[in-house]
Amino acid sequence: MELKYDFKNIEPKWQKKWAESGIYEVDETSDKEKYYLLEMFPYPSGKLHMGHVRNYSIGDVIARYQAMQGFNVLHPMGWDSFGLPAENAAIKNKVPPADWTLSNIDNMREQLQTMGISYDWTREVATCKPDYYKWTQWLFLQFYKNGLAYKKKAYVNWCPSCNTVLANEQVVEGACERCGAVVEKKDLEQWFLKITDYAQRLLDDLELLPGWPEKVKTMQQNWIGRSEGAEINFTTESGEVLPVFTTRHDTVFGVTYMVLAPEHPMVAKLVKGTPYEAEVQAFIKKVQQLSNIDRTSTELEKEGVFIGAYAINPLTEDKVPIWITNYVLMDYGTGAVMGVPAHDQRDFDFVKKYGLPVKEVISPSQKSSGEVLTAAFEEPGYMVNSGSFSGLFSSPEGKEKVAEFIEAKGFGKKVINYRLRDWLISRQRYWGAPIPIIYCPVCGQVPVPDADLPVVLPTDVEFLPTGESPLKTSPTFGKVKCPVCGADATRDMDTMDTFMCSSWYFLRFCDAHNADAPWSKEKTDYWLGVDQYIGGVEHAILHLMYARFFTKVMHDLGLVHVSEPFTNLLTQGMVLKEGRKMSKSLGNVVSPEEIIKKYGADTARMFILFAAPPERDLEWSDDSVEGCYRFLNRVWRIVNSVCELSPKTGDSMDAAAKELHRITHATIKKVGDDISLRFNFNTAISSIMELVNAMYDYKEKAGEVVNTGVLLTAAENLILLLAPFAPHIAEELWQLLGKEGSVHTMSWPSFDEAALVKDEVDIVVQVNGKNRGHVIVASNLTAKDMEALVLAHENLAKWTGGAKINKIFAIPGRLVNIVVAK
RNA sequence: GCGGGAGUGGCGGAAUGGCAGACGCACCAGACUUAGGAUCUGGCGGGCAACCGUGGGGGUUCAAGUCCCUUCUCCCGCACCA
Repeated sequence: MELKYDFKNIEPKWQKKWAESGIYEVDETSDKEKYYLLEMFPYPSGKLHMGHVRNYSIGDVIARYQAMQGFNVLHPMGWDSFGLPAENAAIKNKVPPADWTLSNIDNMREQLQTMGISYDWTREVATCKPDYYKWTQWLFLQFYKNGLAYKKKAYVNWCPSCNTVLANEQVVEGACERCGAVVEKKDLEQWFLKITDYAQRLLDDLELLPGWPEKVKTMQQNWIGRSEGAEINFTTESGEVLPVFTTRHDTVFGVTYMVLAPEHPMVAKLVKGTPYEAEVQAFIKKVQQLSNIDRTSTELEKEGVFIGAYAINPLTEDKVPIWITNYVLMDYGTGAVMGVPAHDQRDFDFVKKYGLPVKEVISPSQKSSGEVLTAAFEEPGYMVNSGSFSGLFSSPEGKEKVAEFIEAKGFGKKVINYRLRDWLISRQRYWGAPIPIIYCPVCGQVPVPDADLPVVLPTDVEFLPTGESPLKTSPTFGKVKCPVCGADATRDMDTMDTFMCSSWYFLRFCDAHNADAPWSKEKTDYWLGVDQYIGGVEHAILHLMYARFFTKVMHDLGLVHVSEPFTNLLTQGMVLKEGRKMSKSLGNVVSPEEIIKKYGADTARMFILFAAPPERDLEWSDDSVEGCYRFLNRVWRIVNSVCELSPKTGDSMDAAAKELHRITHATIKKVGDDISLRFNFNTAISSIMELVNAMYDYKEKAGEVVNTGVLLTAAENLILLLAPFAPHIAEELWQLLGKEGSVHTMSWPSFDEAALVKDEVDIVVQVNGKNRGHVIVASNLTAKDMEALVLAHENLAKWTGGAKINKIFAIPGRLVNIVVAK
């Protein structure tokens, strides 16, 4: 008999059985050690794409492998379900965002279930449901009550297409990360979370994460952008203080002008009523008309105007002109910069254009050459023309001395500046968690009392593309009594950035249905941290930094015991077709649904794991999918043919049987190592393929005298090794072999060291590093024995051509290299 | 410009300093077949060969895809950050 590999029946059958028996459901009472495996939860767009398939296939291999290793594996799934697409769909199709989202979730859950992933579905969460966002609001209030959430008016990034403000992290090259529209600046009053309070810890604690890719840690480092320097207080003639931030305080004696950002509040003050006012305002207007992209482009020609005022350098008491330029940014440092053309190329270019003086204060030699500089000298060197500091080496000694001097004289202070800004979380949109703040004419800002949470999204709203939050169209939502004094009050009409929701979902999974708290400490104590987190590298900064920030705040509030959420991080590469990211506009999208329909989930999973190591980009190949399908068919046939054999006693262990036995054990070792040490699923699958090839070979060769015991053992281990990759076929074949229980509750097989040893090995003979021949020797031969054997070999003269042997190297089990005179 | 990663057959990709190209795809030949886009067997870097081959050039070593120096190309992230 040769029954067909009928994945269409097998896969749904086992999915149903697993769900009924609840084999993937876990709790905290197990005496096994815990293992928390998490894949980044998806936005429910409605359709699974190949990136999801890859993410969840990788996760499932690890989850199933760790379970077979004896861990109590938490492997949950949920939905990052607030966000703009739902609202845009509402505007377009007049469907309420909730309906659209919930039906998408149902669709995607169904698709996900056809993949046969070992999720504990009892823990499913959706961030858009009141029982979840109640706690997002509650957490916001914890930030608020601890001084970590505040409202301020600021120039913020505004996306004119999404009609909302954006966090700095959501602006990519001056454009909206989501829709690509050019971001504008708007002066608005918005809520911020004080992530800058945690800048140093977010930076330092990267060292606690050896299990994270260097690349991600570097990206976060760059984003935090720590730089050590000094703030030096220049003063205007009228006595106003103008602090500048610099990392080159060793060059403070070389300041020949000062620059302010056009938006700097002092600018208007200084030019008011002066003859410069009109020209300055015209320049400011010109700069502000530039888009963010142009504004921050390095291509932009440096321009500026003198504003008619002067600043006094506290160290030299020199009076230097104050300019405004298009290359100084208001939101970094103090928005004011000292101009040192001799030692900063930008400043140098600027003064060349406007004819300002250059003063050399750092020189490669002890004395200033006196020559005219043709470019800025930016390296460290000896301080010259620098008063009592002249002669010192600029860095670190000179810097340190200048800083001490400045602090002693009260001219300024050492400071550490970060590029990281506070996190703007207000969004002028409907489909998010409402910000639980009430504005009372008497009491001012009042947090919504815990008992009144959640602040539920109203449904009596209109979705019009007006640019106003739809919440404002609700006749009921905004009207509220002040919880303190009872006066008529209004609600905050904004919702929270959806990254707030995804910053704590991994905590909720530990205790998904807790109605009294976001989670119980006992449960997070048991499950945290996440032992392995898996997702796309596109979240390297945004989500991963926010989640780290949240965890640290929760830690400081005593709500969780860990200070880092994700112990190990695996960032998977993209799925490409024809070398490019799959996208609708390129028309190169391969639908997981169709692949699963045509070949089954096991084939889809095998292909996506086999085609490339997880961190690398993966090129989709229909042919290669076919190859994986063929492989599973081969597995199906060989196990079917083997299970018909009945084990006999007294089978002889001949060389062929011994070899299959050895390969079986070598494969157990290799697959285990590849999964656990390296995440090299592609090579793990290769070696499983080799085992299958070896089984066919053996059956072919052995014919009638087949050793059924060895063959059955090979088949049994084959299924165990295949189980994390192709769980349905493994389960079916496990049953076919007559085994009790689910293969997914079995222990990972162990290998016998002794079985790995070959009796004889084929070693290569090299002469001066070039291959000359082969010898079959006993595998336990020492280097010395090997040398002797080769030197006495009948082919020796043929190999060496009779040349004089100078030296000989032998590597046991591998090769012998004879070094001869040339 | 700064930071990170990668360059290996026709393709995806393998190789603790020790036989480069495992495994798979594609391709070629054969077998079985009424037929095969099923399955099985064999072949498959280049060259007639000696030999030559891991982006290029140097080096270390008995031995280099792997280590060191240098250079080129591509991808990703950040980018007037003072």
